[in-house]
Amino acid sequence: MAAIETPAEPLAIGEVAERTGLTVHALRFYEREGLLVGPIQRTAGGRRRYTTLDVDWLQICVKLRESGMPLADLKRFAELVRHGRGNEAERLRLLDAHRQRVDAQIQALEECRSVITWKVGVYAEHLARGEADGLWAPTPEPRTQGLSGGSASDRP
Amino acid sequence: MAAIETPAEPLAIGEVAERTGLTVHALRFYEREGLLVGPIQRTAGGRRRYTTLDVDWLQICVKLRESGMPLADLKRFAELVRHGRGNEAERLRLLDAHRQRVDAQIQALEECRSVITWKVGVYAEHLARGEADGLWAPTPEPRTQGLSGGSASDRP
DNA sequence: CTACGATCTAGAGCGAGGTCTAGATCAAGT
DNA sequence: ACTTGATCTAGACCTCGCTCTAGATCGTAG
Repeated sequence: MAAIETPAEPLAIGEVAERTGLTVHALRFYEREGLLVGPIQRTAGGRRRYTTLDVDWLQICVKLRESGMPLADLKRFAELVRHGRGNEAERLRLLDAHRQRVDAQIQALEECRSVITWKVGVYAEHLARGEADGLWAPTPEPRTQGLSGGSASDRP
Repeated sequence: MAAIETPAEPLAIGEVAERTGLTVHALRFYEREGLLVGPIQRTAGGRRRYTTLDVDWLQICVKLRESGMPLADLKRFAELVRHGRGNEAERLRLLDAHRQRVDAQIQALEECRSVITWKVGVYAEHLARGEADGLWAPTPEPRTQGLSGGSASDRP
């Protein structure tokens, strides 16, 4: 139990692609863009060898990207981590700001969801009753602007 | 109270931009792309006049876009509505499919959120204790791959 | 040795979703 | 009439985030 340093065995780019869900192209792209923390090791022949720590970081990247963090922020974060000790406060700020954005996003999505659900309900009801007129009619009389002959308040 | 047909007074594009949050450019773009249900009325001079129903539809569009519906789907939906009665089942399907995507998205975001929250917690703790080493250290010894001398399991 | 598949680099290309420009026209205030 | 600001059209342009060549090289199985 002396040193747990060795990250199992290093992985080739294809294997990393499989376990992160990124394409090999994206992996190389991320690297070029400086989104990775450390330089990726290479074999004598020049092939990339990813350690499990590299993969861990990539998995975080995937999560952050999924939740809408722009590559620029991801890059900034990677830079902070790469630079090492002393900037943890900034890392914290970055992550926390992102978390707030995620919260806002969840809120917004939930609102959308309820709007949609309500609308689905409206359609379902009309379908069930076999009558589906008066729902967002295609403005049959452009000149008078009279819409579908119904109250125009709740049709969207 | 005979007919509530008249949608108050028609709005100019700038006013619609204000109340939908879209730019005037985007509004014209949406129109060109066929994302609107009816043709927008024009003044004698050729300026667009939006009815409140147009604005309602645009607000729905905004919600659907916010929740990630691609323009292509929005267009399809607009086409269905424009075409009128008889395709309500398809509209329902479209909306419902989208709602499912939104649900999945919320799920994913919540997962991301918890990952981030946990990570924020880790940083906060380290900051509080004034010691911030061993967190995603910048792989100081590329040759041995020894990382920061800590257990490599929970540092991301 | 020979194949064959996985990787390599540099750089071009792409789709989505707008955004902006140019130059003209409209409408309202003074 | 003149000025000012909002709108008009057509079309070029932009950012983001990959994705895909092309042509060479590596490495392993037969």
